[in-house]
Amino acid sequence: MTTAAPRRELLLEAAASLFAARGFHAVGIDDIGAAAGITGPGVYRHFPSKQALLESLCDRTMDRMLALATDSGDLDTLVDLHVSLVVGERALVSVWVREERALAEDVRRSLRRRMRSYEVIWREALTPSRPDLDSAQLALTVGAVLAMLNTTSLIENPLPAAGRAVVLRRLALAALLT
Amino acid sequence: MTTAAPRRELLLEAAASLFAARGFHAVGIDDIGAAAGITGPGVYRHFPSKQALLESLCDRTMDRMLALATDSGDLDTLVDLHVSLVVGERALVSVWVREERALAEDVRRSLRRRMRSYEVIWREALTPSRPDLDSAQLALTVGAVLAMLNTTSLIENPLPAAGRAVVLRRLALAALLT
DNA sequence: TCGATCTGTGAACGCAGGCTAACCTGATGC
DNA sequence: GCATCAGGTTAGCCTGCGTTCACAGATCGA
Repeated sequence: MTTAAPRRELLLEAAASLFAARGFHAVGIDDIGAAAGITGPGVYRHFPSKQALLESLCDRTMDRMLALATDSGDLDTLVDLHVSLVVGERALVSVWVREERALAEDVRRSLRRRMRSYEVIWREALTPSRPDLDSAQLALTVGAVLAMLNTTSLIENPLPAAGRAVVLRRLALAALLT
Repeated sequence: MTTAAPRRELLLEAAASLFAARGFHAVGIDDIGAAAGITGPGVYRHFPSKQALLESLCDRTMDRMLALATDSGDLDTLVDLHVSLVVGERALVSVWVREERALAEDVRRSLRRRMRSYEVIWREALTPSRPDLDSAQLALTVGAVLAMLNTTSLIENPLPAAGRAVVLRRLALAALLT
C-alpha cells in the first residue's frame, strides 16, 4: 500500500517544488495547501507559519549535507556524495541556495554556522593536495566550487542525471586539484 | 568638482547596494529613497516602479557582460574580463544573480535570451579546446563555470580584489580546460 | 453515549508597503 | 513678472496575503 504519506510530508514536498519553481515570495499559503490537497489555513495545523516551512526545508537540506560529510573524509568521495545530492535533490538544494535570505536572522546564522563546518571538512580534505594555497585561497576555492555545484541545481540542461553527475564531478575535481 | 551625480544615478546605486545586502523584497521604497537623499515617493519622479529599478540594474549588468564579450573572442581574455567584472561589480552581479525571479516574465525572458547569447560566445570559444565534449556537456560546463564565477560575488573572503581575481581565473580555466 | 482531540473549512482581520494625490518651491524661458 | 516644469514633500489609499477565528465532521477511549 502507498505509505499514506502524512500531510506534513506532503506539505513539505509541495512547498519545496513550489518555492523552487516560483520563489518563496511568489508562492502563497493557499497555493501550498492546494498542492497538498487542503486549503490555505489548514497548513497552520501542521506548521506555525510560512517561514517555518522554509526553515524546515533548509534544515533538512543542511542535515543531508552534513550527513554526507561525516560519512567520509576523502576528498574524492566528498565530491561524489555532494554531486549526487545536488543532482538528486534539485528542488531542495535550489530552495536553500536562493531563499536563504528570507529566513529570520537567527535561523540564518545557525544555518551558516553549519555550512561553515561543512566547508571546513572540505578544506581539510583538500589541504594536503594543495600546499601551494594559503588558508584564504583555500577557503575561496572551496567556497567557489561548492557554489558552482549548488547553483547547478538551477541550470536547465538536456543531460540526464547520470550525465550531469559525471560532468560536475570532473569540473569540481579539476578546479580543486589543478 | 564632484560630478554632481544626478539623482537617478544615486538611486540606482542605492538600490544596488540595498538589494545586494538585504534582498529585493526586504527593501522598501522608503529605504531606497532615503539612501539617495530623498523620501520614498520621490523615487517615482525617476522610476515608474520599484521593479523598474531592478530591471535597470539587471539590464545594466547584462549590458556590461555583453560588452565584454564582443571585445574579444579568445577564451583566455573572456575569462579575464568576466572575472574582473565579477570582482569589480559585486553588488551589481549579486543582485542580478539572486533577484532575477522578482522580474516580470517578459523582462526575464529577454534577459535570459541575452544571457544565452553570451553563453554561446563562451561555448564557441571553448569548443576547439574540448573536442571530447558533446554540445550538452559543453553547455553544462560553460553554465556551471559562469555560475561559479557569478555566485562568487556573494562569498565573503578576506582576500583583496586582486587576489580573488587570481584564484577565480585559475579555477575557471582549470574547470574549462581539464 | 459521550466528551475530547485532531484536522479540516470558510470568513474575516490586520497590516505592511507600493503607489497616488495634492500641494509646494526654486529655476528657467519668454 | 509670470507661466511652466522638474523634482520634492506629506498624507493617505488600497490591495494582497499571512494569519486568526469559530465552527464542523471524523475517530476513539472510557
